[in-house]
Amino acid sequence: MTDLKLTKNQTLVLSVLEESSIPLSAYTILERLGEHGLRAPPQVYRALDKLLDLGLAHKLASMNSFLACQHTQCGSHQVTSFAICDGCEQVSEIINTEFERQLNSLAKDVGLQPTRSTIEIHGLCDQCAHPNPAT
Amino acid sequence: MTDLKLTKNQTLVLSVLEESSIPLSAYTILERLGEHGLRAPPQVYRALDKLLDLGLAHKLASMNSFLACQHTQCGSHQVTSFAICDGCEQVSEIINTEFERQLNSLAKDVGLQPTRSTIEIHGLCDQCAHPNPAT
DNA sequence: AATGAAAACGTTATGATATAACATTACATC
DNA sequence: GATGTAATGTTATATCATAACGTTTTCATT
Repeated sequence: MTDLKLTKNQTLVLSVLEESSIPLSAYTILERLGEHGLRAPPQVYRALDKLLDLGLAHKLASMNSFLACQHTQCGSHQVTSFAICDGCEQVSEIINTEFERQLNSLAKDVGLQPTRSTIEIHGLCDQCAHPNPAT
Repeated sequence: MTDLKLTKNQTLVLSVLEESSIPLSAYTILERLGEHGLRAPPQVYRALDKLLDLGLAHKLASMNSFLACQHTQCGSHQVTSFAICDGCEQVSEIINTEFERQLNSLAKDVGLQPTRSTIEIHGLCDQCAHPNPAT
């Protein structure tokens, strides 16, 4: 398995993220873990930091929120893109090597050696763009 | 000119951004405009909101900071990407239609109709990656 | 098992970012 | 000059994140 080395708090935080269908703020995570004894923000942020390092969770900078990695496990360094529906808040995590190649090429064009990227596409998913009137 | 319709506060905020070589936080902008009478965050955030709408400024979500548009004027809707040096904080604003096309294609693949995107590439610029030892 | 270092944890306080809500002023138009 | 709208000013508060410090747990080594 992938999470053999996680600590108690890291496991708790990851569980909450995995059980959610949408990204969560750190404070929402904290609320949900109140019953498990978590009381203060640093407990959540510390766990999140580690999960981000491990590539088990991602931060959406445009929403100040976090979600579990949808892939087996992202290497923390590769380029991950997110497609975010502003209607239902569903997020798709996209890894595409051709896109990554082009992103690196863009960076190189302006003289930048890339280390990490924030790629977040907002819009409406098919469901939210074309709501079904019959249901 | 491009800013004929700006109000006093919008003009002030845009001036501060244009005079800076690096992105600024809203609170830094507020400090710099203290001498011009600005006293509270909403005065800055309101001006920023309008400037973002007009495409005269951009927000860098990964840094919680703002910068003046480097192009004549970005249509507010098109995809703008940013190459950010974590050493010197210089930012290059990139518009590339082929990249935009590919981004839209990625979104479409997962069933998203894109409205706006956050594309922020962090790294080191040539200067910061290869500092000149002679100076 | 004792022990000592490192990691994780708990807790308090505070810093940093952003907006809600409402009062006041500026100013164009009638 | 009355009136309506946009902009502004102001207070308070919501939201997001981390510094700093002391305690407990973990666990390799003795």
